[in-house]
Order: sequence, then structure tokens, then C-alpha cells
Amino acid sequence: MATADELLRRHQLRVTAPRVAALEVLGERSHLTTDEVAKAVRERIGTLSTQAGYHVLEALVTVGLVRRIEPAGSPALYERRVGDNHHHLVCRSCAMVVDVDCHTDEGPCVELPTAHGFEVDEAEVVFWGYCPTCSLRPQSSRTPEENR
Amino acid sequence: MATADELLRRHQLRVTAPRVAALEVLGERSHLTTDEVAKAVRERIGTLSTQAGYHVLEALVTVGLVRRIEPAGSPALYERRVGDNHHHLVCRSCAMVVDVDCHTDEGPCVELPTAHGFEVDEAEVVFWGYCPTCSLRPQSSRTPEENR
DNA sequence: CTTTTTGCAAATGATTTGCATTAAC
DNA sequence: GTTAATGCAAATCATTTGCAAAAAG
Repeated sequence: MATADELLRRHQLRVTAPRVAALEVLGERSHLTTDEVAKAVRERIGTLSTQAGYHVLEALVTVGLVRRIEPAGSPALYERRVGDNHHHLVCRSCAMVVDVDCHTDEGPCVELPTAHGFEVDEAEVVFWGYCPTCSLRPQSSRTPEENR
Repeated sequence: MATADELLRRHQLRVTAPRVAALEVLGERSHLTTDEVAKAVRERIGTLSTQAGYHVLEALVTVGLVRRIEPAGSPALYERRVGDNHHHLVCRSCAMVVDVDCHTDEGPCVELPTAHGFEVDEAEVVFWGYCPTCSLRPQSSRTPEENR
């Protein structure tokens, strides 16, 4: 796998400590909020303002190095897996997010609607339910972090 | 079709003017924001506070009379079509939302993942793209309201 | 040295919460 | 008369914006 530096250069982004650290953090853990990324980056490089956290992630999302997912009701989450069209399983109780691969050998697992004259470029699939732990104790007060 | 009064009673909700009006409004127009619903309700019954608008919609969503959809980056939208597992086409440019029926005679159009121990109860599918108008003039500044 | 990125502060916008008042049952 | 719904105010939380300072190329 390419280093963070190479990835950034390849996408015409200046190589800065916050960006490198953010890419590395997201390479290790997935489905992190802006805040969680910023915190982890701070642990690596010392400081990072909240706003810089937003800027960094925005830049990475724009060039396609990072994917932003925004499950209803929670802050945006970021992940490194991009372009493989995987989907997400979200727990209604603790907001834990799990990746789900799209297992259909014969093309995409959802057919893109051609009607309505829309130019569709992405299908976003979110499966809502309860994770194993929350199924057992539904009024769980665990935080998503505990599950990641 | 049942009247708003009947629907509310059936779901053990007190029959109040704001709730009746909200149901009626959503029976006529779909994909409205809290604000748009509140405005339309005011036109029917005189006044309604913003907060009451949130309360009313929350109550209707909770009993399943109304569905809330939350496309990334925009405020929540509400619709009366519930339980038919239809999906949404969202324009990246003007945020217009269009319903898409799920055309698969042999069961649901997306297979629910059984792995990971999740109890999945809903599959939410959002198709992102550009509506016909925005495909032609991509930097469109039209508002979603113009399209609904 | 030029352009981009970061840091700081303030603003925005949707939504939630607490509590008194009012209306439904 | 009880309980639930509404109205009002204030608070919260994620995110955006504007601009000056710092760092990358």
C-alpha cells in the first residue's frame, strides 16, 4: 500500500502533517467523526484545531481519498475504503457502523433507476437495525466508540 | 382513505388541530422540511410554533404515520408514504428528492445482510445524482422547493 | 515568493430541552 | 380532573465562513 505522502502527492494535495496523520488514523480505524479524527491526529502531531480537522477531511473527501458517510441523526463519519461500493449496517441504538460488502457477482447489488431523467452516479445503502449487544439490552447507553 | 382524525385515533394519538393539519399537508405534498410543514400548517390553522412543528412530526414519525428521511447535508424531510419500502433519488445540486419504487417481483430489491449478528429491520437506499434541470445547468441555484 | 493550509473567532442553522400554559380525553 | 400537547425561551451541537498567520512548493 502506498504511503500517505504518496497518496497526497498523487492527488495534487500538499503534504502536510495533519493530512498525513489523518490518512494514517483512518487507515487504522474506520467510521470516525471529525472530532475523533482530530483527537487522534493531535495525539500524533501535537495540535490541530477543530476547524483544521474539518478542512483536512474536506480536502481528502474532495479528491476521493476518504469517504464521508452521514447516517441520519449523527455527525458525519469518515472512512478510507472508497470506490468499492460497500454499504453500511447502522445500529439504531448505539449508532455503531459496520461495513457490509456487496455480494453480487452479476453486477451492482442495487439497480440504478434510469427513469426520472436523473443522472445517477452513486447508490448509498444503509441497513438499519440493532447490533448484537443492543439486541440483548435494547436501552443500551453504550457509545459508538465502545463498539468500533 | 381514512381521515386524519381516524389515523390519529388508531395510533393512540390525541386528535389536535396541528396534527390533523400536518397529516393533511403531507398528504398533498411530499418531502417537506419541518419548516415547510409548519408554514403550511399555519396557513390552515392560524398559528403553530416552530417547536410544536418538531413535536408534531416527531409524534407522527414515532407511531409510523409519517416517514422521516435525512439526506446528508440537508434538513430532515417528511413524507406520508410509509411501509412500502420505496427509495429516493436525490439531486446533488438542488437537493430535489424523487420517490423511486422498488421494482422486483421476487422479494426485496436489496438483500438484507444476515451476518454480523445485526437484527436488520430497514434498508434505506438513496441514489445520488443530478436531476434533469441541474444536469443541463450544473451550477444551478434553484431551491428544492422549486422542484417539488 | 506565491499559493495553499492552518488557526482562531464568530456566525449559522437545525434540532433539543425545560417549563409553564393550554387543550384533549 | 388527569394526562398529554403546545408555546416560548434558551441551550446544544455539528458545521461553515472570514480573515490573519504559518507552512509547502
